[in-house]
Parts: sequence; structure tokens; C-alpha cells
Amino acid sequence: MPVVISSTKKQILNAARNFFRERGYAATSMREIAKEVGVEPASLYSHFKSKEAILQYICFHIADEFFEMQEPILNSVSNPIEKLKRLVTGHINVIIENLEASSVFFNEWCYLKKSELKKFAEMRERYERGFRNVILEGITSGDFRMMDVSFTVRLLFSVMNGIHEWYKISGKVTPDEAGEKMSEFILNGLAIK
Amino acid sequence: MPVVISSTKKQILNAARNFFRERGYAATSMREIAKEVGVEPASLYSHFKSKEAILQYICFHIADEFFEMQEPILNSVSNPIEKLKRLVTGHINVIIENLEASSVFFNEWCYLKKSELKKFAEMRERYERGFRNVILEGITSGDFRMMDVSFTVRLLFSVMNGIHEWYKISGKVTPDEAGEKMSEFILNGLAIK
DNA sequence: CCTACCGATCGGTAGG
DNA sequence: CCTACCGATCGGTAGG
Repeated sequence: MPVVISSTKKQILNAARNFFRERGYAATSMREIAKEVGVEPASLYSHFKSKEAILQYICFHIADEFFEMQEPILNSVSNPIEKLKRLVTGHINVIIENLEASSVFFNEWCYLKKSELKKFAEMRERYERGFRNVILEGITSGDFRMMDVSFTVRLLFSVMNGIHEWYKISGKVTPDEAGEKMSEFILNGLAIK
Repeated sequence: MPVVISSTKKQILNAARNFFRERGYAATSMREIAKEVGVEPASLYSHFKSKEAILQYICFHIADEFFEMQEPILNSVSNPIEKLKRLVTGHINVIIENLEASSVFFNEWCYLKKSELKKFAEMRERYERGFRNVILEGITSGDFRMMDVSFTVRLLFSVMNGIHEWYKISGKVTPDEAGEKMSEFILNGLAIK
């Protein structure tokens, strides 16, 4: 059942995503967002009850996208290597298709209020567990080296998430090529064996 | 020639580094910094001419540390693999020994004023070039696979820089062990060959 | 969705 | 390094 969302609300979210990414949450004022949308500052409050509520919407909405991508892959039957490749490609595709929201998700989540911060941490833990399990499967199956799984998953997320800072939609590398190259980096590294 | 720096100035920098990392530059007020140091807000301005000047000091000071680490390694005669290992370990050691400053360097540089932003970008470009050249050397020598060097260097920096977000001084992984594990990840990846 | 407005807080300065 | 203070801007509300 699709959630109906007014055109003005969409515009507010769009403006907020851009400003929050560009200048940061704390440095963005409700007045700037209102001006961009073309309404008076007070009018924003008939769509969101606070500035932080806008941030909430952005962060949890993009989180849904990550889970919707992850679940079918985790439940598929492919081997660990194939599974990891698909997760990596899926993850960076979500980022690339939502560059502004992803940047806010990665960099501005800390401005969520306490109760939401807790939900946020639990969600991230659940998502990361999916990746950890695939790596464990791969070690068990003999496809992956023995390694410190927690440490490695953090490296994995660093590589994948970093892409939001430098990927250019207009560049010559398509999202799928980026997934290919990144998977090669993650699976085989730089050195010739 | 060591630059003499007053005890109060040091305290201001320390408080600023902590607050800028914890809440972000924009969300930190001069009043909070002053309170932490134990002086009146107005007194900060006899040490720094503006809030942004504090940010400048933090960003460019830690940048010096990165260059001081990099230069001798680039000029050493070790082979590309050894060189890259030492650069990786050196880079993350600078981060780990300066977690607050590094976080500010990576996340808050965008609040520098325009003229400083330009210097900052040039500096970063020069530093990254050092890494790119080592990878090029490695491809030429046959130690590294053929690859998209620009793309790979971005992945490399993502892996290395990400550590400032999750490394715990109190954890069981020492800085040198972290360098070892990270180099293994970068050079050989997850898969068994 | 607007007008009108609130109290709080901001970075920074004058002058000592 | 302090007292005293500035104009600007902030998130948000009342009431229509």
C-alpha cells in the first residue's frame, strides 16, 4: 500500500536532503528550506512537527531501501562469494540512486533525538549482521580466508559507504561497473597472487 | 624550531577538537568551548580571531602530521608492496594517535572559509598523489594487478579513513595489528586464491 | 498556508 | 582575561 505524500512535503524533503548533505543538519535553517520550497517558514510545521522530524524521515526512509535490497539476497541460495558480490553491488546501488539521502544517513544521523538514535543503532546492527553472517558462511565453506570477522566487516562498510563522498553520476563509471570493481577489490585485493 | 603555544591555547584546541568531533563544528558554540576551558567567551578571541580560525588550526595541523609520515616512506627504496604496507600503517597510526583531530579533518573541513578550502583541496590532492604513484609503480613492476588507479585509490582512502569512526583505543586490536590486518585486506582481499 | 511574533542563543566587538 | 553588550538569526508557536 503506497503512502500518499503531498507535493509540498516532497519538495520539503528534497530541499532538506540537499541542504543537509551540502551544509550539514546543524548549519541548515528551516528558513532556508522554506525559501527553497517557496513557502513561509511557519508553513513547514504543518508538514513536519520539527526540524528533527525531517531528519528522521530521511534517515529511516533510506534505511528501508537498504533492507529491501538486502533481504532477498540473504534468502537466496547462491554461494558466499556470489552472495557477497550481490550485497556489495546492491548496497552501493542504493547509495548511488540516493546520494543525498545516503549522505544524510551516514553523516547526520547523530542529530536524531535520543529515542530515535536507539532505533537507528539497532537497525544498523541488524543490517551489519547480515553481512557478518555471509562472511562467516564463506569462511566455513572454505571460500574466504580465516579472518577477524568484526574487523573485516568494518573495513567492508568503510569501502562501500565511502562511495557517497566521491561518486559522480556524470562520471564514466556506471553503478554496475563500480560494483564490479569494488567486488574485485574486496575479494582479491591489489596484489597479484 | 618548536612553535611555543600557551597552555590556554592548548586547552581551547583540545576542547574544540572534542566538541567538533562529538557534535560537529556548526553545532558547537564558542560559549561551550569557553565554559570547558574555564574562561569567559570573549576571552577566546585573544587566542583565535574567529571560530573558523580554530577549525583551520586543527585541520592544517593534523595535515602536517600526515605529510611528515608520508614523505620519508615515499623516498625510501622499498618495493611497492612494502611501500604500500608502510603507508597504510603510517596513515592509520596518525589517525589513531589523533582520533579527534582526524575526525574533524575528515568531517568538518567543509566549514573552512573559501580561501582555506582551496589550500585544503590542493594539499589533499598532493597527499593522494603519493598513494597513486605507489600503485602505479606496483602495476609497472608487476606486483599489482592492472586496475583503474583513481578508482582504487578512492577505495583505499575509504578503507583507511573509515577507521576513525569505529576504532577504540581501549579495544583489543593495537594500532600495529590494525595496520597488519588492513594491509592484508587491501593486498589480498577476502577470497582464498 | 500566512502574519506576527516569542525567548533563546549565536559569533563577535569595545574598552579596559 | 573580564564586563557589558551588539545585531542577527535561530526553532518554533498562536491564531486565523
